[in-house]
Amino acid sequence: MARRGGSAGPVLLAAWLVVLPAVWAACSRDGRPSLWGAVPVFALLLAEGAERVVARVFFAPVLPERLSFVITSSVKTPPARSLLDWYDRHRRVLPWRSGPGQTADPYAVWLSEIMLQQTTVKAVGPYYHRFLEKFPTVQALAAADRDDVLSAWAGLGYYSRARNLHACAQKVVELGGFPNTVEGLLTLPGIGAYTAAAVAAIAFGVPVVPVDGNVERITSRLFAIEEPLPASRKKLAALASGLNADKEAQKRPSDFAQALFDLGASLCSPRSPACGLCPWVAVCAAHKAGIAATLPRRAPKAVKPVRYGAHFLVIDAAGQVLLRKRPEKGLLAAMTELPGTPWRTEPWSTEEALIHAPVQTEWQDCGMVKHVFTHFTLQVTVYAARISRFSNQAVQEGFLAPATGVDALSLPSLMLKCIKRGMKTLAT
DNA sequence: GATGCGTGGTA
DNA sequence: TTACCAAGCAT
Repeated sequence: MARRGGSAGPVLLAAWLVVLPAVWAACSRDGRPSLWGAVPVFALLLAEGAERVVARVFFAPVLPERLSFVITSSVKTPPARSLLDWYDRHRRVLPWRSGPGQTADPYAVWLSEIMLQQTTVKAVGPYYHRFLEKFPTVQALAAADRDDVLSAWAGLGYYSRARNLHACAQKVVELGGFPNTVEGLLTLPGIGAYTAAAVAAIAFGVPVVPVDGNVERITSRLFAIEEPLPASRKKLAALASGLNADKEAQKRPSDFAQALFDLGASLCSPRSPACGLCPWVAVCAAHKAGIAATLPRRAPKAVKPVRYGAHFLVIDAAGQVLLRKRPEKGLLAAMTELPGTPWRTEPWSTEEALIHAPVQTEWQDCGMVKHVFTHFTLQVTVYAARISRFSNQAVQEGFLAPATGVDALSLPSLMLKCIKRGMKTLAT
């Protein structure tokens, strides 16, 4: 437990384990435990927040569910009413969010949740509208060609989401609709613990707390958890699951979940939280300790390795470029790319790279394009050339597309950068 | 539990 | 420029 003083938590907890039974016994008649003896015990539990936090953090995760509930339900929760009042005044208006009193559309909620995984609200907006227009219902999405779905997703990143989206839509249509429970939602492709809880709460009013990055941050601050992520993830989830314990939250599961998102996005932000405006400032342990802005702590990240590759932009007299499709699995799976070398840790000499060129011609070196993936940085040397026409052999492993239309359509951002670089060189 | 998987915005 | 990181999931 992340208290200043370090080991005080377990010691105090041990003290309570002695004190509580003693109080119970003292308040019971004839030395036998009675219901009345439980009253002062509960009063003590309710009065002392810190020990309940210790109990939740240390014991709740390892106890059977029934016992765990007894402990976690006794943990003092921040007042949902304050948060909901704040939300009613300051809630963001978002395209996928239904107005006050309106019923949420499960399809819209699910689609937005998938798009919002590790992706900012701002980036999602245009894609969300485009998808609703192209695929107005889950039936339309299920019936669409997978490549059309991938196309519509191009540029948004994490492309397995698009493949799972399509597969999930088909499964939902088979089922006759979205499951309305966390367990049911968890069986669908692309839906994990967070998304299942989010859809259940927002679309179906199930009283669960979806634990995303926002909620982890809020929780780590509320309870001043100093243990770094990702090791602290289980503790944070256990603590977060109790945030909606009181009646006010139970009555409005959808609003409560989204209120946490809005709190995390606007006030309880990563770098400089606006604690002065926060509805929970009075119950925030990190604020009390003056460490809110430093939480959650994170384990140091491994350094990103650099990989190298080369890609080729070749245009014929008709203005067509040669493209190909990436393998079904792995990085940028099933997406379109320029022909090129594999990506490896050693730089490619020109002679080496040209072995992988799609045609034999006079190539112009267009310089390097740098692209940062989650776990490595890629340096791509771009080569460009104009030829009169493509041989059948050159087209065999790819396909042709008009250069003018390619620029904005259905390509990963890395490839857009490469094409832009190549075109610039060819134009000079 | 660690790793692989994109992209764009911000300080 | 670098570093961080955003409504995570699958393996």
